Amino acid sequence: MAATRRLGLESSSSRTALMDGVEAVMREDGYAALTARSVAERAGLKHQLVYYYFQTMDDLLMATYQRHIARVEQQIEDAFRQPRPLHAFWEVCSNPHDARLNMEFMAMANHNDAIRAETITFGERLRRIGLDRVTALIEATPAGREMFSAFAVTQALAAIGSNVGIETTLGIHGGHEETRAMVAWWLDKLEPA
Amino acid sequence: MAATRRLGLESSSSRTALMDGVEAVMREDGYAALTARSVAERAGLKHQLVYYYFQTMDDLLMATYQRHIARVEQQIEDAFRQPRPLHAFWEVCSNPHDARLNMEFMAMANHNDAIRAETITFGERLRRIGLDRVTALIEATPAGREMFSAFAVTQALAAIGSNVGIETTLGIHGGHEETRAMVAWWLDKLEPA
DNA sequence: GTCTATAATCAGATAGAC
DNA sequence: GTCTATCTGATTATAGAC
Repeated sequence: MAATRRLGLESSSSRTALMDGVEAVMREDGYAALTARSVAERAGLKHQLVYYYFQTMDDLLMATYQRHIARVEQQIEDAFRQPRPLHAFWEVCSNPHDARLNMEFMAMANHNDAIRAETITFGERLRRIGLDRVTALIEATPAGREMFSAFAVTQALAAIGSNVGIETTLGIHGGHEETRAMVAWWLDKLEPA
Repeated sequence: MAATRRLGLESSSSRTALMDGVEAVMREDGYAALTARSVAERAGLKHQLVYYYFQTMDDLLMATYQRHIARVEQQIEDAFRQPRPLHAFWEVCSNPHDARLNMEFMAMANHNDAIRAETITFGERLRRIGLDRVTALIEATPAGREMFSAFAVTQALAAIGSNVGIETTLGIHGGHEETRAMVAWWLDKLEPA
């Protein structure tokens, strides 16, 4: 509906503040708490401004998601350029601050068609980042050759990292030291100092 | 509010139907779509019945969560009684049907204090189920002794399993065969046929 | 146990003044 | 660019008839 309303400029600081507000609300209260009013309040603006900068609430969410995705992709690309790429990749994946937001977007993707489509193409794209470097690493060590594909190793790291990150934000801490120790042991085997 | 309304019996089939409705809505449309109307419609009942069987919507959600938790706990206890407990545990954890619901409850836990408290105690309790059996298994094989604690191994299995399950329901399939192959290879090393 | 009717509140979205 | 005022519809929850 209403595809023909004038919109504010993309360079506006209020527009950016609204997207920051979306992320803040999602982190603190979850995606279900996202309303034009809650987002604008977090940004220190009136809720009607949402409809000056975006056609619909969904448009605001999508813009925020695309900004978030671009940032995560950049972080992962940077990680794979480090001297020990898997160590750096693990740091990115196990970061609790992003784990929380990632989970909220994942949950949103389950019932928002546009967000899901974006998530799927992003997921497929992510798998290919730095894959050649990881493959070379894995082929270079005896432990690595035993452990199957670079795909599987990076997926396992991402899964364990996000799980530890999510549990940390929830307030579950038991067993994390042991899990982190196991991951560190494997990483050191694949990427000796 | 309203702590003094008469309530229907716990044995009522309508009460059960409402809890089934909660799970159906969460799976299909996410927890944000949970309203007295959406739940009752899924159950084939009028929305006012929610308030005959539960004091508030939150009470209905908590009752449904506790029923879900009890079921998962039972599944995991059963798994650890199988001949190859880690193989069975992996099957439970990587089941897409439950992965989806688990993630929705996890996301809910982030902004619902009662659900979060329940999640934390449940998470800590889960870690102790079958831990003695896994510890014995791990100590019994050379690969196991190398790989640190039973805690870490079960947490890694749970993390990878739920991640694969969630991605499957989202429609992301790339790389899963390789990940499943890697897990199967490890499981066979720890629990030979 | 189930329904009709209703109260109070909050949501997304728009029109138009300044 | 930002605000006041407003419309429409959905939400939780209650009272009370049957």
